[in-house]
Amino acid sequence: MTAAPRSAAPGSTEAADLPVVLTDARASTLRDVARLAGVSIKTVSNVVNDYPHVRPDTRQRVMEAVRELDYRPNPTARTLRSGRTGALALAVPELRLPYFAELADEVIRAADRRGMAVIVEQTNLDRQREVDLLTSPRLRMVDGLLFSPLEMGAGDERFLEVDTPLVLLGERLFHPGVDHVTMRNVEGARAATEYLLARGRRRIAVVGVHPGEVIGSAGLRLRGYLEALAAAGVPVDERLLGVAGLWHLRQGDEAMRSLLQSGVAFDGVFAFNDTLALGAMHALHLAGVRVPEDVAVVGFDNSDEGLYSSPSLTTIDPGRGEIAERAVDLLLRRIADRSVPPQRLEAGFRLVERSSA
Amino acid sequence: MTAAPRSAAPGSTEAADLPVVLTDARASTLRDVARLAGVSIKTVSNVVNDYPHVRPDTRQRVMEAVRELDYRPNPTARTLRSGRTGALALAVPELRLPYFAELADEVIRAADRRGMAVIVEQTNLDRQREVDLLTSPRLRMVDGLLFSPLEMGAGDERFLEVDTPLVLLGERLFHPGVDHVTMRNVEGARAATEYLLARGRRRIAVVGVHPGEVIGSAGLRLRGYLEALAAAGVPVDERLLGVAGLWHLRQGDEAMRSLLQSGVAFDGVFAFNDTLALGAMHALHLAGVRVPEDVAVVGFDNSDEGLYSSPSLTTIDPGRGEIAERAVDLLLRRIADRSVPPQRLEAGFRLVERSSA
DNA sequence: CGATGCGATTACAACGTTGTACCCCTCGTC
DNA sequence: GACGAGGGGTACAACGTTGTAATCGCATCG
Repeated sequence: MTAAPRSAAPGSTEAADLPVVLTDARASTLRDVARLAGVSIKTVSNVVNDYPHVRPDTRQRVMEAVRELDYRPNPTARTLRSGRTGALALAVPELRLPYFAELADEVIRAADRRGMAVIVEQTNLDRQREVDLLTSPRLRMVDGLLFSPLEMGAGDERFLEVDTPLVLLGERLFHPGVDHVTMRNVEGARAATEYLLARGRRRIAVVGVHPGEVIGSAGLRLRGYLEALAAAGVPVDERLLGVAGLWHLRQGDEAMRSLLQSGVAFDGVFAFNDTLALGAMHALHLAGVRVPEDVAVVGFDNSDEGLYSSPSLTTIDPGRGEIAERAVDLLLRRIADRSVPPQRLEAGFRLVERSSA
Repeated sequence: MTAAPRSAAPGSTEAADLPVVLTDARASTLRDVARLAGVSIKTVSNVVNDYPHVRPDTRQRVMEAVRELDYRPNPTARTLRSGRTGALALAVPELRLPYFAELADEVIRAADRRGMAVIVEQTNLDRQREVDLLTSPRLRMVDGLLFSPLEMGAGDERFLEVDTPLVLLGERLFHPGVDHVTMRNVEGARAATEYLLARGRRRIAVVGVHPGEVIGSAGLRLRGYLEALAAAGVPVDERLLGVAGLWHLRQGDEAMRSLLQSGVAFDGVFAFNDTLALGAMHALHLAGVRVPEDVAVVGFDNSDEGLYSSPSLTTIDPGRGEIAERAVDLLLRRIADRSVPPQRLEAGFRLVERSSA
């Protein structure tokens, strides 16, 4: 790596010594290959696409030209012809929320296994962005959309009636005409609560309530909780229902602080997701409350963050991998044939026992 | 939502009651608009692209036709003509690693502000996938690549010499001909260590060492640590250097267990990232070691997970937002003009004081 | 031996857009 | 009144690919 003589370019900018030479010769096309191989464009196309009726020696010659020119098909041109882009969009609120990061991780893997790329869109917890996304010109770059709304709600169903193949995720919005993959919120929440009950907890607080919500994860998980209490004959204490609009660490922390300050006694907590649970455990820790001795905590999501928290978090695994896989399959199915009847699928859940309860 | 009479379709599938009618009439094109407005295709194109020399009444008529037919330009066709796709690729190891999730979050925001979509590719901690990605046909769907390699290393530089506009992130790989945005690893690590020293800690363990690595985040952060010790005249104890190949929670936990089992005394820990720090704090917690009383812990990354951990994590903020912003700018600059001299930028860092140290 | 079929290849059009060149018309100028 | 300038509009080609139909030669068949 010899330095260029300084004197050579007195007024030169501070350009790097070894700029990469981009052989900016535009990528080669079927035309170039055809010319080199002495055949028609279409024959090259046929070879490239493994069309069967090509004489072996022709195929040979074409292949050599392809190698020689490092020909790779232009996906944009293919898209224009075929209408298929080979990409999906995944719309989530924010990747910084671990649940959605892990969901995106799984979706990208599943899509990749099927040869599809994934454009990730963030709706930033903004209803208008969610609505706008559904008609965004960006969606034309994509064969279909996996959509996980968080702010749109009942009454917004009409916005889902778009031409883009669409699969819904989550529980904010339902539409009988749209494919949908959900988790078993009620059953999972019930199992979480029953687990606490089985360990002798009777005063079980909840973190993450959205007042008045019936569908939506918050509403459904609350329902599972209430069902479990009812089945066990444990009375509901309204004071134990901790509200948290956003399900971030901060809100878990704040909700738990409120509960502690209110002075209500409780010996268990069911947090509506792991992030809230960790925020709540943080508040408990600061208040000198021991987990699980004084208060047992169960979360929901089985996200990685709970694996090595202190203590590690007992939680409900909602089958995120299965959700991603099924959702991608449903979407590809619909892309292939828009007339198939819409399906609704529920992933299986299981309780993950760790140390917090 | 009334149920369809069961008897109507005896052998019917379980189709939903209200399938959405997709008006599958293909999206309208310039041609359709032109026909309706009674002008040529090109005139419509001119109107849509705000070409100045169009008579007001013509523009008027065209606009009405555009509205009437809900015309939206086909981005694929535009891409084919212009060579620009309006999308970037971001390649990271795994989104489930909080650092990369948050980086992706910021990159997507920055790109969105500039009207660009982002395709996220995961390289899954696999060197071959990293190498392959650089020549993947998928990159043709995209105007440029933000690449954050983790497994490629010294000697792999030649793979970076690709035609796709490229901006490197991170410290695994350097190439004078390629734009690059890094964080101040050495300085940040040094600041973290100095902070512990300033609080009276003298036996400072480290978690996350990659033996033999010189460049790369692990090597650089180790260097910062060593520099701080040297400056303070504190001797280095090899037994305090905790190895961790992957920087996941589990490895932080395991490295800390080893340290504890080895019996070496220490009163401080500098973990090379927040995830390792949390894993390590988990092990300390299980071992009954108090943080920060017995052992003070500092992480690196300022990722959200440390905000509400127990205790909350003191860490180095490496300027992730700035990195994302600058990286997108650099990439767009290079897309616009491939001949600009390559730049290397370093984001600013700062220490975030919380409760773990 | 002509008809038929099929393998191999090709020309052409089309996907939807935009750059280029060109035409027509009006207006102002000499 | 001829001319140039330029506004307003159009036709055509091209981006790179693939489906369709057509062509050609050769082998098989009745």
